[in-house]
Amino acid sequence: MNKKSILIVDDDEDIRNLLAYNLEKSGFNVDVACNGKECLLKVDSNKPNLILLDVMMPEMDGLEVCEKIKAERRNSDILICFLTARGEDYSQIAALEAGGDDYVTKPIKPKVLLSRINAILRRTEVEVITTINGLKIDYEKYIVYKDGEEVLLPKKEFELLSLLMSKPDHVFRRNEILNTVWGTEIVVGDRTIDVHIRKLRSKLGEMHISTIKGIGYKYNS
Amino acid sequence: MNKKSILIVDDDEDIRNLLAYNLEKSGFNVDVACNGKECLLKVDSNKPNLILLDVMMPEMDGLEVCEKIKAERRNSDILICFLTARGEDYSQIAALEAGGDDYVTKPIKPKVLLSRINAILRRTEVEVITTINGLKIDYEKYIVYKDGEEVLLPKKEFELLSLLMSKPDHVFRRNEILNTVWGTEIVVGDRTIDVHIRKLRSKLGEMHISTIKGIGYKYNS
DNA sequence: AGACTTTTTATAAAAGTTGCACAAGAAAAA
DNA sequence: TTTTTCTTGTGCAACTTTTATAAAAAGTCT
Repeated sequence: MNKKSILIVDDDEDIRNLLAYNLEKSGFNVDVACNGKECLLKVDSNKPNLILLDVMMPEMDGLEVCEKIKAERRNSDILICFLTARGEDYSQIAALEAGGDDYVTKPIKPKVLLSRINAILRRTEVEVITTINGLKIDYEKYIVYKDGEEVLLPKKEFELLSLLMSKPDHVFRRNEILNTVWGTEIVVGDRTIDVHIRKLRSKLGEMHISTIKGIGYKYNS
Repeated sequence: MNKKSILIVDDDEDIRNLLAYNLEKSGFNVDVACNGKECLLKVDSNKPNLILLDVMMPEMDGLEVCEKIKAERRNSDILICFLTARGEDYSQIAALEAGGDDYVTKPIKPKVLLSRINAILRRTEVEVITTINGLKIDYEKYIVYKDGEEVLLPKKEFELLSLLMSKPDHVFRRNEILNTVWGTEIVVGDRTIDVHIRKLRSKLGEMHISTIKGIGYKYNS
């Protein structure tokens, strides 16, 4: 597995160096930023797996930075671990509400931090996979396996398949499908569903999805 | 729709908090228990819709807890999703045999867990199946089973049969049928009902639907 | 710009529905 | 019982509706 990247954000140079030294020694790719602004720039240019984010910083505090980062959908999978001084008025709750995944109190013991970081990163390796009727679907990776072979599906197709597979044999009526996959606000023509169904069929085989004429579609278990 | 309730059972406080936080944010009623005993008590006092159950716990492991819960008939509709560490010696099979409905491997990524939970809960949404006089009708799957064999019916035929089966032995007069199946605006000839009745009879056998001459039809229980 | 995705359009194909003419059957009348 | 009358059953064909398909247009993301 390739190295995980960590971005350290703290206005205290000593802390940045301490952390960077330890984390690099442990095999991470490390980058640093000394304030929120720099952090946002670095996130944009080089998305890290994990950000160690000091809460207490001049100008823009860690919570604000965190919110800004998480506001971008493409950053939703970045893990954020707050660094807080014990006794600071930021509670765990506030940190988590801002979208953080964990928090560590200063002063920081490198070994503790390291085990914490490993724990957080492990969380991302989750695998949620269901196999139904020879088709394996990995909700996390957005991949479907047919006879062991990876089939990469575009988003909409994947979501449609997810829905159908979430309740095998259940007939989803076209409305249900539209509301779930497309949402109630977006309006698309009726043929759109058909087209996606056809693509799924051509990629996965005809046997998995049945048409119930006049009603909708279902995934055969 | 009122909130679904989830009981989280894990001996690791971090995990409990992480899950609780995320699930609450997603609109579930969340309760936690840190061991099997507490779990059983909470189930008794306040039945949840779904239990996230750690397999590996001191004293009583998740499988045992699951079995104890499922042993009570009144708990049969509680969904149980196991949390297992990858590599633990508990297989999916063991978990499912103990009565679990799904399992997710740790470490857990909230977003993924959430989509799984939604999928599980969807599976349980009411499924209406009635069996009368050897014919099983599944309103959800739009399928009729005759002697265990699937019979796929077109929409109108299915709706007509649904209507008749909804009140066995009740005589539906032709008007009632027209209004329910075809609606009040649409006008079709008198023979149309006959034709559909005939098709149902030819597909399902003659014995199920009786003609009450001059009045209408009924389904025989 | 280039490579995909997603949606729409237009048309074909399939499946479902209905009407018709007449047959068959049951109830009512003779 | 026999005949008459009225209602329902049938096979077929026309008609509608719904879905499949291909190809093009419109977006998206790099």
